[in-house]
Amino acid sequence: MGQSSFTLRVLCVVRSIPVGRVSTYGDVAKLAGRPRAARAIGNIMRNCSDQSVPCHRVIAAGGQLGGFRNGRWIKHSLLLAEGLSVRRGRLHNFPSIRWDGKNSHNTTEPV
DNA sequence: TGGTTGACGGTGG
DNA sequence: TCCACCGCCAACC
Repeated sequence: MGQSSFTLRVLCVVRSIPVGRVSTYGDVAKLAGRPRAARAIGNIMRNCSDQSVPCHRVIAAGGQLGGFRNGRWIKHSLLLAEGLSVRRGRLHNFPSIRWDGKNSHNTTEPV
Protein backbone atom coordinates (compact mmCIF):
# COMPACT_ATOMS: atom_id res chain seq x y z
CA MET A 1 0.00 0.00 0.00
CA GLY A 2 1.00 3.61 0.34
CA GLN A 3 0.71 4.10 -3.39
CA SER A 4 0.46 7.54 -4.87
CA SER A 5 -2.94 9.06 -5.44
CA PHE A 6 -2.45 8.64 -9.16
CA THR A 7 -1.62 4.95 -8.78
CA LEU A 8 -4.65 4.32 -6.61
CA ARG A 9 -6.82 6.13 -9.11
CA VAL A 10 -5.42 4.02 -11.92
CA LEU A 11 -6.14 0.81 -10.03
CA CYS A 12 -9.67 2.05 -9.35
CA VAL A 13 -10.23 2.79 -13.02
CA VAL A 14 -8.97 -0.62 -14.09
CA ARG A 15 -11.24 -2.30 -11.57
CA SER A 16 -14.12 -0.36 -13.10
CA ILE A 17 -13.63 -2.02 -16.48
CA PRO A 18 -16.69 -4.26 -17.08
CA VAL A 19 -16.29 -7.91 -17.97
CA GLY A 20 -16.01 -8.47 -21.69
CA ARG A 21 -14.68 -4.97 -22.19
CA VAL A 22 -11.12 -3.70 -22.59
CA SER A 23 -9.33 -0.39 -22.26
CA THR A 24 -6.02 0.93 -23.49
CA TYR A 25 -3.18 2.31 -21.39
CA GLY A 26 -3.87 5.73 -22.83
CA ASP A 27 -7.55 5.55 -21.96
CA VAL A 28 -6.86 4.42 -18.41
CA ALA A 29 -4.31 7.18 -18.05
CA LYS A 30 -6.84 9.70 -19.30
CA LEU A 31 -9.51 8.41 -16.93
CA ALA A 32 -6.98 8.60 -14.12
CA GLY A 33 -6.36 12.23 -14.92
CA ARG A 34 -3.07 11.92 -16.83
CA PRO A 35 -3.73 11.45 -20.58
CA ARG A 36 0.01 11.37 -21.21
CA ALA A 37 0.85 8.82 -18.55
CA ALA A 38 0.27 5.78 -20.71
CA ARG A 39 3.79 4.55 -20.00
CA ALA A 40 3.31 4.99 -16.30
CA ILE A 41 0.21 2.81 -16.50
CA GLY A 42 2.35 -0.01 -17.83
CA ASN A 43 4.70 0.34 -14.89
CA ILE A 44 1.84 0.39 -12.43
CA MET A 45 0.21 -2.67 -14.00
CA ARG A 46 3.50 -4.48 -13.96
CA ASN A 47 4.08 -3.65 -10.33
CA CYS A 48 0.47 -4.39 -9.50
CA SER A 49 -0.03 -7.77 -7.84
CA ASP A 50 -3.62 -7.15 -6.82
CA GLN A 51 -5.94 -9.89 -8.04
CA SER A 52 -8.87 -7.49 -7.84
CA VAL A 53 -7.30 -5.48 -10.65
CA PRO A 54 -8.08 -7.02 -14.08
CA CYS A 55 -4.81 -5.87 -15.61
CA HIS A 56 -5.45 -8.25 -18.52
CA ARG A 57 -8.23 -5.94 -19.67
CA VAL A 58 -5.71 -3.18 -20.16
CA ILE A 59 -4.10 -3.40 -23.59
CA ALA A 60 -2.09 -1.19 -25.89
CA ALA A 61 -3.56 1.18 -28.44
CA GLY A 62 -4.90 -0.14 -31.74
CA GLY A 63 -6.20 -3.27 -30.02
CA GLN A 64 -2.75 -4.75 -29.54
CA LEU A 65 -2.31 -6.80 -26.40
CA GLY A 66 1.09 -5.33 -25.57
CA GLY A 67 3.22 -6.72 -22.79
CA PHE A 68 5.69 -8.44 -25.07
CA ARG A 69 7.82 -9.30 -22.10
CA ASN A 70 5.38 -11.46 -20.15
CA GLY A 71 1.70 -11.86 -19.60
CA ARG A 72 1.05 -11.57 -23.30
CA TRP A 73 -0.47 -14.99 -23.64
CA ILE A 74 -1.92 -14.70 -20.16
CA LYS A 75 -3.97 -11.73 -21.28
CA HIS A 76 -4.80 -13.60 -24.47
CA SER A 77 -6.28 -16.53 -22.53
CA LEU A 78 -8.16 -14.36 -20.06
CA LEU A 79 -9.59 -12.19 -22.82
CA LEU A 80 -10.68 -15.25 -24.75
CA ALA A 81 -12.36 -16.50 -21.59
CA GLU A 82 -14.39 -13.29 -21.55
CA GLY A 83 -15.66 -13.98 -25.04
CA LEU A 84 -13.30 -11.66 -26.88
CA SER A 85 -11.79 -12.48 -30.26
CA VAL A 86 -8.02 -12.20 -30.59
CA ARG A 87 -6.48 -12.23 -34.06
CA ARG A 88 -2.73 -12.24 -34.54
CA GLY A 89 -2.14 -10.80 -31.10
CA ARG A 90 -4.80 -8.14 -31.55
CA LEU A 91 -8.46 -7.83 -30.71
CA HIS A 92 -10.58 -8.47 -33.75
CA ASN A 93 -13.45 -6.21 -32.64
CA PHE A 94 -11.44 -3.84 -30.51
CA PRO A 95 -13.51 -0.71 -31.33
CA SER A 96 -16.66 -2.56 -30.32
CA ILE A 97 -15.47 -3.76 -26.93
CA ARG A 98 -13.41 -0.71 -26.10
CA TRP A 99 -14.46 0.80 -22.78
CA ASP A 100 -14.28 4.58 -22.64
CA GLY A 101 -15.13 4.89 -18.96
CA LYS A 102 -18.84 5.30 -19.47
CA ASN A 103 -21.08 2.88 -17.64
CA SER A 104 -22.50 1.21 -20.70
CA HIS A 105 -25.01 -1.31 -19.39
CA ASN A 106 -25.38 -2.70 -22.90
CA THR A 107 -22.34 -4.92 -23.06
CA THR A 108 -22.88 -6.65 -26.36
CA GLU A 109 -23.18 -3.63 -28.58
CA PRO A 110 -23.67 -4.57 -32.28
CA VAL A 111 -21.94 -1.40 -33.38
C1' DT B 1 18.81 14.73 -6.31
C1' DG B 2 19.52 13.00 -10.82
C1' DG B 3 19.53 9.63 -14.58
C1' DT B 4 17.61 5.36 -16.57
C1' DT B 5 13.95 2.10 -17.48
C1' DG B 6 9.48 0.51 -19.24
C1' DA B 7 3.21 -4.22 -20.03
C1' DC B 8 2.88 3.20 -24.33
C1' DG B 9 0.82 6.84 -27.92
C1' DG B 10 1.01 9.17 -32.02
C1' DT B 11 3.00 10.56 -36.38
C1' DG B 12 6.00 9.93 -40.42
C1' DG B 13 8.46 7.24 -43.98
C1' DT C 1 1.19 -3.01 -43.13
C1' DC C 2 5.61 -2.61 -40.68
C1' DC C 3 9.52 0.01 -38.65
C1' DA C 4 11.64 4.16 -36.50
C1' DC C 5 11.72 8.55 -33.81
C1' DC C 6 10.01 11.56 -30.25
C1' DG C 7 7.34 12.75 -26.29
C1' DC C 8 5.39 11.95 -21.43
C1' DC C 9 4.96 10.11 -16.75
C1' DA C 10 5.87 7.22 -12.62
C1' DA C 11 8.93 3.86 -10.28
C1' DC C 12 13.62 2.30 -9.32
C1' DC C 13 18.72 2.72 -8.40
